[in-house]
Amino acid sequence: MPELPEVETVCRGIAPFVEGQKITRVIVRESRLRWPVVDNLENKLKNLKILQVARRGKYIILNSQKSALLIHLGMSGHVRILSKQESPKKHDHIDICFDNKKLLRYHDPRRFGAVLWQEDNRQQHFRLAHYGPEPLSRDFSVSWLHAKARKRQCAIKTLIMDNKIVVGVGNIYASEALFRAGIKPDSPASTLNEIQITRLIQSIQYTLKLAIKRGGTTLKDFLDMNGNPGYFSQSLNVYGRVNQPCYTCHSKIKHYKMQGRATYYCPSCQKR
DNA sequence: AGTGCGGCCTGTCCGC
DNA sequence: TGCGGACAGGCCGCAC
Repeated sequence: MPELPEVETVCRGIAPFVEGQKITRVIVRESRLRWPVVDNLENKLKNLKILQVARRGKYIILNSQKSALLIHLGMSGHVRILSKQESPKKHDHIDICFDNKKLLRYHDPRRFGAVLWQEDNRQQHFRLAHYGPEPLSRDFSVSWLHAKARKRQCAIKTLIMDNKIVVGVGNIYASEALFRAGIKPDSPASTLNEIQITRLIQSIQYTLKLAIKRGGTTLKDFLDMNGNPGYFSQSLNVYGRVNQPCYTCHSKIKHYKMQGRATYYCPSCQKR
């Protein structure tokens, strides 16, 4: 399940192979993704040169001079760079071929992901219009988060997973960051004081940066573009560790469902 | 406007 | 061994 660190890992991995390359061919085998792939994607992309690979939240953005292609990996998606034409396997939905003979292959069994065409990249895609700050940017500040949190009654975990508040914090890293900050996942957002908000921001940033350094988290199906797993799963403190001892205090890690999402926490390290 | 929940998907796992 | 059902969860879109 790719979250921001996984997507960042993928962006860094594919950039050397696609930046500066011209698209020669596009094959769409399955256009029924989260949103239908735009008609005639091949004609739109053909002969475009990819100038830059960027990321916004969990979207990979391939920018050409005037337009952009946005790729979201959903839950189960990945992209890989292939050197030669390998026969496509099940769920290999889209190929983008470049003039350096490399091929970017989009694979997504659950089809929760998306490939979006943006004609004019001077403004952001409408799907990103409501996006809040990047968690690793200065815009994700104590004053921003505190101002948002004090008006909201929802659980703090729900708040930090809201893309309008901050992008790219998914279920795994939300649990991990709250553990690190010593904050209970179900604390009402409005009850957090400035010290806790500060600690939470630091924890989110620390957790995401460490995960990027480790090449992302591999639980079931995340592989980087070389097909290698990430190693952050070895650094998880609470996620998936139900009934196992907390590394800090040895209490049993607990979990429950919060709005349909598995939520893990340490009952003694996360008091308020 | 905030909140909560259903739906989209398929692979995997569990119990019968 | 087969089969149904639960689960995984990002994110939208709807209802209240």
